[in-house]
Amino acid sequence: MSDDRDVAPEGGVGDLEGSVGYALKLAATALRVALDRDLRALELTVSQYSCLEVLGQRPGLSNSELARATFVTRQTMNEVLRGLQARDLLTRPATATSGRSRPVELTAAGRRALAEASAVVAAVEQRMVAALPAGRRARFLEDLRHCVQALG
Amino acid sequence: MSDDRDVAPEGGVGDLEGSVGYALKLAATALRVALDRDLRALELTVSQYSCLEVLGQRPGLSNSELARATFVTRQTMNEVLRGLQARDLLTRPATATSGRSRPVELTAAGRRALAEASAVVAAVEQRMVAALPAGRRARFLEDLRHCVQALG
DNA sequence: CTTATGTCAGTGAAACTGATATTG
DNA sequence: CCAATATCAGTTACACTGACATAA
Repeated sequence: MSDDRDVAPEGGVGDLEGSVGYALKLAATALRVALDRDLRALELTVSQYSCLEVLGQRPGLSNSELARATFVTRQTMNEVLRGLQARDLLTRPATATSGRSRPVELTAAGRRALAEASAVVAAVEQRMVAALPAGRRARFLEDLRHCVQALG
Repeated sequence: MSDDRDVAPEGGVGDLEGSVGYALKLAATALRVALDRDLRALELTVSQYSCLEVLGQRPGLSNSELARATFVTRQTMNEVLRGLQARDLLTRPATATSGRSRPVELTAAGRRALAEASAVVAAVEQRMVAALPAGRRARFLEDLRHCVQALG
């Protein structure tokens, strides 16, 4: 695809090919597509997997707590929880013992789904990380965090 | 009320913290949010900016060619073009000289918008890249490309 | 007949804001 | 009254697939 001239306009990014931001977007998109495809076999979206993963590590979190843990609004998390609860992958007590907050727990089916999904996601991550030159993984991770800090 | 997204709780989220995939997602999200916010001042979405940028470098591409250049479907690009054309940021001849393909060109207003947007995007990118330890930018870029290759 | 293109229509996943109700 | 929580409703930005017409 393409060669051709590129007459950069004035003063801007100019060179998409050399842009770190552009490369970052492409990498994240590739990751998202790979996860979407492989998780689809389990009928899970990436958001649903994320929710299950956090819940597996921190059972009993409420909707709002899960939202904070994954940096989304509680409205967004509520939607994810509804989907998972409808499939009996998690449970919430019908009524809160105090306030309105209700602790979310994985069901047995939820734990099975999480185990399968975790394996799928780990495989994708492994495929990605294996492509990095030896010994550069840790620095790559560090650089990604620097980016988040600088932007956030 | 739009409170929301209080301060994140403590750490201890297990191996999510050490995941390259998770860090990649966070970084890309942070970048997207920053671009969204800064481009909004110009009433441009990220997709619209991408289209303008490619068009600035390769004027005269058709809808389908632009789609291929930015890795989206021609349907998706068509939508972006409609938005930009409605604001007179680009023009297309009413009829094709051959086939159905029509070359897209920036208008004067389109070039002005691109120049402003390019500066905004470059500033965000600069902010991000400046956070990387000296001399590591090139390797970071290379690693991102390795990830894309491994996944795509 | 085949292929590329443009375009209309619908859908999906993921996020958001606004508003309302409940409860400590 | 105030703050946190849950949830209903609407919206946005972005991407997709399907279908159809057109033109080389």
